[in-house]
Amino acid sequence: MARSGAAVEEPVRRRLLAEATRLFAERGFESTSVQEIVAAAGVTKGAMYHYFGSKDDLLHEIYGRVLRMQMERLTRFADAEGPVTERLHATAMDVVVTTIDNLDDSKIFFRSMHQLAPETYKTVRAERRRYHERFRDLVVEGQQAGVFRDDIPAEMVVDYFFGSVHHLGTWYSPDGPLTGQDVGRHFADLLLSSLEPAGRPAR
Amino acid sequence: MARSGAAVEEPVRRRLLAEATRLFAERGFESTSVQEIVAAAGVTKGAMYHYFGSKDDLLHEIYGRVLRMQMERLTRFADAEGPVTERLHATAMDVVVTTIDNLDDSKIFFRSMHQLAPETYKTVRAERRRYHERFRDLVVEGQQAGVFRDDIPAEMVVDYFFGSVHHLGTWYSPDGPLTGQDVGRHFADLLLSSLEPAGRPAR
DNA sequence: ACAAGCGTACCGACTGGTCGGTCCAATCCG
DNA sequence: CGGATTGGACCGACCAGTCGGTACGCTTGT
Repeated sequence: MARSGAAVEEPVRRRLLAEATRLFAERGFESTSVQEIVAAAGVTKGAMYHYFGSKDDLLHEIYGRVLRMQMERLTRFADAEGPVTERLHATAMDVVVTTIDNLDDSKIFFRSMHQLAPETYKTVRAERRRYHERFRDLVVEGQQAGVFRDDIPAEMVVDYFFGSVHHLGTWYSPDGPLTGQDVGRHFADLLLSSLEPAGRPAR
Repeated sequence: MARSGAAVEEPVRRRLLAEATRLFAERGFESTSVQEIVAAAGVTKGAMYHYFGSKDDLLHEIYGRVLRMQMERLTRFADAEGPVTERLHATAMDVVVTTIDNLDDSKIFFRSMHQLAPETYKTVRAERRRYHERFRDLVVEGQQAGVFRDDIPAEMVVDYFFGSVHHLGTWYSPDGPLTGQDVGRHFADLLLSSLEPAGRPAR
């Protein structure tokens, strides 16, 4: 009974992470107290500080989980077979769909990133940077192949697109008429469309 | 002498607003204490609570200033003369340039908006909404005139574009090689390009 | 017996906000 | 004219409450 009881009950650590994610997304990192988190998870502070070194550490783990997942998916889509236009379209769409599926994570990401301790902050930024670079390589590949316009720096196209993605959390609602697939398709279409060469007469 | 002396010295109220803007952008609203703000402005808490009702009120005033300015500029550009493509391009470019000119305001906006008191929050959201609607009308106008693709909801195009604009604060640096005009031109080009009709074959 | 897992009680630092009081320029009164 | 009075701008000490974090003891499985 003891074993099965422990197995049936969700591990405390997991509940803490889940509730913290929910609360951070809802009220922000600084406005959420450790008390609130442990109360929501049905434990006490002793339990939390048993599993996590600090409140900061809790946030850091959330970031790590998100970053690992996104990087894994991006790599899979970017390294697939097919023409670069199709790969970029599929990648962009997946980024949007995944972001919408984990909207709480997204809200935390762009709202609370600067609350991390300087050391942790740099680590997260660096990993985020590698992610953007992998995405940028796709754009560069298309530019060199001549299928994307190259009069706009690929770096800026990436910042342009991910700005839109990061801000999904501020306006998208699962209760609305649009599914994640809808938004993903439209966003990917807009991205691909804006990259078409010779769109406007060169000045 | 009394008059000129008072005129030479920067008004306390203005200094408080300026320093608060700087600090909120740097560390976030919740992580900035009233003590830090008044210390940076060279006054005491008594002075701050003489001019502002609360810390929240201080943030609210910052929002009000930004919203008023942006709305005024948008209206001016959108109501100008000329074809809708040129008006949208000029408007989009101005939004970017203005955002970069006041990058601190932008950082505060999307990071700390949810820290406002519920009442104030709704007011700001409503005003922000009117702003987006005015911008959306431009897109709709172009769609009805047949110069923009209409297979993507105008609403979403606006969210797409302003996502990019709001996120300028996370990556743009005035010390970098790009001027606000550079970024503005590229962003506006990307927007107009993505709106060109018959971009991809309709499925 | 002994560690792992967690609860209880508590600490010190700091927070937003308050309040009595001070300074000084402008106004009023005689 | 000049002394008294007023009132806004601001100071600085001080709340009560909250925060993240810690010390320590009790259970429970092995």
